Amino acid sequence: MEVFLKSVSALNDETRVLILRFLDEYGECCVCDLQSSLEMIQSRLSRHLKILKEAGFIRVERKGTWAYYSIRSPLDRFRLEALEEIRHLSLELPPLRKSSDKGECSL
Amino acid sequence: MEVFLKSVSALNDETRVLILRFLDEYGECCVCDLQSSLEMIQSRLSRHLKILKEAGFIRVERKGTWAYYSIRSPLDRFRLEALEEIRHLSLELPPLRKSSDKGECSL
DNA sequence: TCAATATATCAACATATCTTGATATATTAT
DNA sequence: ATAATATATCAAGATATGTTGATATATTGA
Repeated sequence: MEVFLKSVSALNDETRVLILRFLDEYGECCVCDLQSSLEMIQSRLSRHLKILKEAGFIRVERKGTWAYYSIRSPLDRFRLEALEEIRHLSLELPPLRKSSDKGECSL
Repeated sequence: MEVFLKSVSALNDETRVLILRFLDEYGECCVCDLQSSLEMIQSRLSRHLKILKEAGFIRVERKGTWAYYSIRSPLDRFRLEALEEIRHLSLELPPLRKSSDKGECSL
């Protein structure tokens, strides 16, 4: 029950659904990429990424000070179906701003 | 997004997960059956049943003063997968107490 | 070591959700 | 019409969750 509710409550937020959809669309991103792309302040993103990670939806790979987040793979049936559902939502997905590549990550 | 979040937030509660599992296991029940079986006060049940209904998981059929709730059918893929997930949770399912049949519904 | 940068966590406040007991509504039987 | 019963809704309080700005931690480079 705990694990199920953790998954479900992770999905129960518009911000986190957007983050999932964004990572699903564009692949691995570091926090500052997400900041510039989604126009969210860092503490807010960090919080939601942690929740999504602990719910088993995403993984993080650290490279130096950067933290690269991506959809975890493989996903179990339920999480996969949730992701599929999210994929078909008509939400406005902002374009990817890869500030990490260009060393212009100064947010 | 709204519809998705409505489904998800309906799932995001231990009480409602139990109600879903219960209806899935035992089929159609009226509110007083649920009261006596799940040992919950009536206003609490009524609230959660409403949320589950509005989220598309259950339906209600009125017969006189009784309201019979059951899992809605057909369910879409996501809701069905959620139900399947719930089916495999190891939760303590109390036995069915069909007080409605015997006219002993006096809670 | 020190400064700069990326990320994580904390504290305070605002908002949402759950629980309970009280009340309202609706149907049935007398 | 009145009483009894089943269900729904409301109000108030308690708990959980989200947002923000400030601070902490950790890594890199000078």
